[in-house]
Amino acid sequence: MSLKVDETTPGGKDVRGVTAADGSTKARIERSALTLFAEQSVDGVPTREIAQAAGVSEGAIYKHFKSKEELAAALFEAIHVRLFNLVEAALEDATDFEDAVNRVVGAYCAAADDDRTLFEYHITHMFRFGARHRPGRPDPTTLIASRIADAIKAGDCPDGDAEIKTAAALGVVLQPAAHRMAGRFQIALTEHSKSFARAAMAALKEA
Amino acid sequence: MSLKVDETTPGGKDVRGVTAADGSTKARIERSALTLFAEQSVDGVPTREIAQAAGVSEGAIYKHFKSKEELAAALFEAIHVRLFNLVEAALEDATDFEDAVNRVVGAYCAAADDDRTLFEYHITHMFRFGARHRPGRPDPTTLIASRIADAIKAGDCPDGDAEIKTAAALGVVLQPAAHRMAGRFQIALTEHSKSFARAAMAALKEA
DNA sequence: CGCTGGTAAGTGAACGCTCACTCACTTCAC
DNA sequence: GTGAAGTGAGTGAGCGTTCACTTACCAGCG
Repeated sequence: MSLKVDETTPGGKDVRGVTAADGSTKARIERSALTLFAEQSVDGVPTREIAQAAGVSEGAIYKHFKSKEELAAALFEAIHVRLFNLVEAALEDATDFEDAVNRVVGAYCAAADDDRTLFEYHITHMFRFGARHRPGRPDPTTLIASRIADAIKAGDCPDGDAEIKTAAALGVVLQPAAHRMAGRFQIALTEHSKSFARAAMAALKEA
Repeated sequence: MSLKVDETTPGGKDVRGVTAADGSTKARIERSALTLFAEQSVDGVPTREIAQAAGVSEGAIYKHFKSKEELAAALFEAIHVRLFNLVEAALEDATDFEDAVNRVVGAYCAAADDDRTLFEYHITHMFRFGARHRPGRPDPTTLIASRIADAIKAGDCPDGDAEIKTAAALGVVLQPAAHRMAGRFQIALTEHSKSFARAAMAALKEA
């Protein structure tokens, strides 16, 4: 159970417990729920099964979460915020637009490989929890879109709709992740990070 | 909206795509289920609601489908087969590889615009029904992948893993469709078909 | 030390409710 | 008359959630 990136960083945002290495009850509930939710779906997994997998009673879940729905939403929020922070850091470190694309693509690949379960939960439940675009929340996609809009203004990227470009470029990485989850192939995305970045860059120019 | 007065006379409303375009009970059940499933999810919609939306009783559903699951699967199969046929036709008509990419991308855009509800149901439930790749069934993705593999052999496409290239290229179209569904923008995909095709082609070269 | 009271985590049987599905029945076209 | 289509109250299973209870731990006090 690898956890490289996600421990609470000083001054940073708290990605609580989801991939925590400690064996606290809450952490075990979260990890068990995440695994089952990712394999099946939130609706497809009864609380009884989550409790059993975590080695606790059903009641214990409700000591830590108001409801099953809140548990599921908390898990989604964790990966959502994590991606936001990764993208934010990537954009801050980048020297130019091409470097930014490289780093963001790399961040997505790393996230997808680092905790496959969490990332696959993200992909499969995007429509349920991330469906409507909420302007107030930290949103990796919006962050990317605004960077692309800047690049267009600066002349570093051909003219066009930044939102559409964002979607096309993201698809270059996310669809392979989805196909891997579906068992169509089994590679580490990180190994293809460079070529995905080139493909995304090309898509940004053409879309 | 009254329950029983909601009828559509035979030959009236267009329930295009899923079944024949008549106003039969079965067609109305399918269209109502599809709409609700796409808006929410299969698990999120009770049979009662489907029946109510279709203006029939719950029992009527079971005259036409063995179970709710079978109904949901039939709907997914419909869009799945439809895409397969569209891709097949596109590949048959194509003169060369670039033309093939153009036509396939165009087919996806057309399908996404022609029946948004059906296409969005496809996108959101791909993980549930299309998750595991079953070799026997007509599968648009596999069709595309084999065409790309041929292009690589023929030297029309740079060397690389055909499955990965397929995923990256498909992502260029599917992710915008997903972002549109999420309300991030509201364009007709068909209008961007040409630029998506160029972007997909570029992704195929780089991925 | 032992005793007491307070608190929070954890238990699991039980509850109330919703759901997919059934079936005895009616309707109606042929 | 017959059978297919359609009805809708009924049913039992399974669900998320609750709650009276147990256990573990800690602090203060004499």
